Amino acid sequence: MTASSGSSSVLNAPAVVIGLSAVVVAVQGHEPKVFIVRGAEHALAAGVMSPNEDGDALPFGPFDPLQHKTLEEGLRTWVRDQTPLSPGYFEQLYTFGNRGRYAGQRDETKRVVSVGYLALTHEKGSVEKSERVFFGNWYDYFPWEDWRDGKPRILQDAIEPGLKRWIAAAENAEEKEHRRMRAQVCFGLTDAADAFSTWDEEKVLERYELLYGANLVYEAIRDKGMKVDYVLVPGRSMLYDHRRILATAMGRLRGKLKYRPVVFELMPSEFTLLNLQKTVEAIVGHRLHKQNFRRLVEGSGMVEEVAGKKSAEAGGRPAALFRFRRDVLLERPAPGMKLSANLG
Amino acid sequence: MTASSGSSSVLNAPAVVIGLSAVVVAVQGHEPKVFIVRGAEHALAAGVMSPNEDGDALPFGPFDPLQHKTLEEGLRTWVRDQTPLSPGYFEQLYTFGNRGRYAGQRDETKRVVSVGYLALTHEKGSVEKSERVFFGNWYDYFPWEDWRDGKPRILQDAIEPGLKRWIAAAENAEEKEHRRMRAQVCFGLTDAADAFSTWDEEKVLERYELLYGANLVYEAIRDKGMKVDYVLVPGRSMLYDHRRILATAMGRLRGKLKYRPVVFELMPSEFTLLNLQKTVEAIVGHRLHKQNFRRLVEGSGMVEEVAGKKSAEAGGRPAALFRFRRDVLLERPAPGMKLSANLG
DNA sequence: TTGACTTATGCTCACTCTGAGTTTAATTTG
DNA sequence: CAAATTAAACTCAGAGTGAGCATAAGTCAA
Repeated sequence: MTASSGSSSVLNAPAVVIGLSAVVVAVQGHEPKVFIVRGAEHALAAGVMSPNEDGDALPFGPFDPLQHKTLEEGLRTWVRDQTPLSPGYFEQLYTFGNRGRYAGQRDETKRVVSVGYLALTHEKGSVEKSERVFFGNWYDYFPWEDWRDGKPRILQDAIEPGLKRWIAAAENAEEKEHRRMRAQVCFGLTDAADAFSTWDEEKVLERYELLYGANLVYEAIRDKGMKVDYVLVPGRSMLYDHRRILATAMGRLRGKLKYRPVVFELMPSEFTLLNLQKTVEAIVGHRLHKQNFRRLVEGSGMVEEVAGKKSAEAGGRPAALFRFRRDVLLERPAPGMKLSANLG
Repeated sequence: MTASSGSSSVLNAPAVVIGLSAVVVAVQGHEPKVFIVRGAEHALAAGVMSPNEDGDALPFGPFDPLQHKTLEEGLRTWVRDQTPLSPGYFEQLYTFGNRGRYAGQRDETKRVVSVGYLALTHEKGSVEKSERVFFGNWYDYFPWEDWRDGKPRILQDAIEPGLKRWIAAAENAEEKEHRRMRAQVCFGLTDAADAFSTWDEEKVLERYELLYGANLVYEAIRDKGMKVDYVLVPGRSMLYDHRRILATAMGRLRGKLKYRPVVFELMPSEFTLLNLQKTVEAIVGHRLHKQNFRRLVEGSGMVEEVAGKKSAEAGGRPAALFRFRRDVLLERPAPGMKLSANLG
């Protein structure tokens, strides 16, 4: 322990700008959607982007300590300004402060630290047709995360070869072993067969960061000023570090679903159990066993049946309608839904 | 949705200072400890505290965007400077930006946003005797969180009456109901009997925030500039928002323990199963069933037995020594330990 | 040396939870 | 009406969990 460095005090410390970004999630038509703000106009207004840049971004804006009493209050302001939504659920995700990962920034002397938030809504937003703001499918940005129709092709076709190239390119044996291990943990990539052994659906961020580190996603090329002749993995990129924040949100939501009743924030007030199941499947990215899901949900006391029936859905026996019992929060310490994979 | 407010751009936004604080946890003698830096000297060096203030603080310092490539790098620097430890595990907890909760700050124009980190170590630190820096028992700051010897007296004696006063003092029926509900969710406080029904050991932060909101902890009185003739709940206070950060750390660690093998960061390389159990108990704050704990740990594949035996512990049959199998991280997606309460 | 005491470790047992179905019911569509 | 489709009730075996008993292997004091 050295003496406390009296030299750099809080007050002398170079100031920092805090960027607040929101991953606003909704599930529409059994697909997980995230609210996207596209185009230079928005980013220029915020004064962050150079005029010729363009791309997808999350709703975001700077934290203004004079206006905003808390970070969340600031974030809510930006969401209100930039979306037609008023999400009922907000949760802070993570604070990123990496140098060089906020590309497009004009003034490099002011470092931008970004605080990511997750917001959930069941609103449509009625902005389907706009080019500038819309709900985008989050699997457009992370195609390898959607296992609902089995293992995504992109894994064999692009990711696995890309990672193997990256592993082979390690400078020494130690580094090579380290890369191999990371690829195994994140993507279940094994040496032996060309099979993926395990897949932890919550490791969305870890996987993205690995691809970033291996220069397999556009942002890595962009941030490091490399040429774009690299072979990239398919999947839309985003401005700044927004895809990383989206990855964080996906992982967090997938995890939280299992021990807190957050899915209901994504549901209308009344819903069928199949609806609920499809919503959960959209989020976690794999299919579930229908009968067991039903048993789990009904047995958890999280929902109650409502008298009427529903048929509009599709051909078949009409399903009962359910609603979320808000008072479970009082009864049980940690209501949620334990899920188990049922791939294929 | 209004038009993007072009008026406030990222670059025009008032700058903010980021404070990095570390909750460095160790378990010593079956007690959970947190590294404390006490005294004005330290805080004055950082330029945050007025000269006549004093108290317990976490190791902390400002984030310097010129020196530090990432937030975590900055934090590690401060931990290295202010403690004799080098923790093997770091995890970001939360970013707090509330106005008025960073008391002692001289210059109110520069808002301090604090990013809290959790760090785990098994080092003693050999600073036992110092008055200025030491490991403090975290239950000194949160006496109501230690249920290892049954329900803490402080709940009946101070907290329950305090909360009831707070509920009764609500201005209208709606607010009263809201307060009642929060007290029930956080402390299991029920209307009917004077019994606590449920206790979610992970809700450490929620409980602290409730006590803060009810003006039952010193920091609330301090931050709001109130008189100290309030009846406060026992428990040491901390400088700035550090007790809140500690609460966040406790809750997070208690949760993480159950699904990630983080306990082992707190253990020496070789340990007995009882040692491991006592460490877990210290963290989660309640006792566990010995035989079942052993079955769980041995069956999880997280540990392997080492040849030698150990006896120094106490009178009784010597226990086998175990060590953590680092490679479980490769085999299983989410190794951890599911725990169940066994109070009394 | 023995008996009391202490801690470790092995094992049982009932009960719940979970994964994976089968069967029957209630509709729509061709 | 038959075929297709979705809902919903029920079964069953195996794994996991909570609780406790029994035995093993030491220490300590008389």
